[in-house]
Amino acid sequence: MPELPEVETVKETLKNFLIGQKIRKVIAPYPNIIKDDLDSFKDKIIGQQFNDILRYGKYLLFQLDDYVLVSHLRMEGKYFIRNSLKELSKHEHVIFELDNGKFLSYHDVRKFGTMELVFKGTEFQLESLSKLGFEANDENADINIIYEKFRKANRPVKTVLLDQTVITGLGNIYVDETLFLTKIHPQEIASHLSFDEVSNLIKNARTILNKAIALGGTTIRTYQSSLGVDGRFQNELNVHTLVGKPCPVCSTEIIKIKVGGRGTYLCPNCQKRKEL
DNA sequence: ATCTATGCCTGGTGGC
DNA sequence: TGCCACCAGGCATAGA
Repeated sequence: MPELPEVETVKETLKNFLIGQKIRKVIAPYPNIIKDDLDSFKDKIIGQQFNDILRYGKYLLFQLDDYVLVSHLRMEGKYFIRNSLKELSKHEHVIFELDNGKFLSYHDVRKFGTMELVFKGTEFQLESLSKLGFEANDENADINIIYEKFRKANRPVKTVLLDQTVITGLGNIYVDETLFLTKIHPQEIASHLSFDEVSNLIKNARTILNKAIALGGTTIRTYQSSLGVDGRFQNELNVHTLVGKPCPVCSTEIIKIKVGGRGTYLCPNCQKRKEL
């Protein structure tokens, strides 16, 4: 599933193909991906040019002339560039025809992804974007503000790390890896953590995310960042998906549990809950 | 105000 | 082999 490093990779890859291109036409075999009314979406976006692509958390922000296209890939969303419309897959739901005759195609097996077109400058008024916390890899993030949110949360630390209003960009994979590196049990109650522990969590998250970005993201399950390019961070995973394998630190078998309804991998020896 | 449960979706898997 | 229940999960929303 695309998290911050994967979305960053998609952004950088797409920039090479899209900047300077205008949208000639929109084809939407499954228009429910688009939140707006399809006809007005088309009216507004046709003729607009891709000027830049930004990322905020796991959101892609396609900068057009008068609008911003806000896109979230959710679980399995991918963008492809195609040269023709031959042999469209049944999972390609929104296709933009470009000036150069090529196509930007949005592919999403689960149809969870979303697209929304808003006037330039109003994108941060969207409910979804306005509530996001600091970027999970932002070295200038105010740790005091983040710690304050942990201190008030009577929820498992994993749930808080996944809460995009606390910090944004982490998903299930990188949260498991961050907790492992910090030697904290995912079910530990967030408010029980010290300032230093929260500080270490944020520092480790940043380290992991930046390494993952450098390696082009993580490819697990069916996820590829875009254009069929695989990331390489999956080779760096310590616990996520590795149930039954030895912990790279102490060789204890990695276990899988559920936290907040999410599959969670950890080393039961390295990541112990605090004594009460 | 906080937190949890549910719905959105489909492909893959395991049981029979 | 085929059928079916079940699981994966980010986020919005409803409900406790």
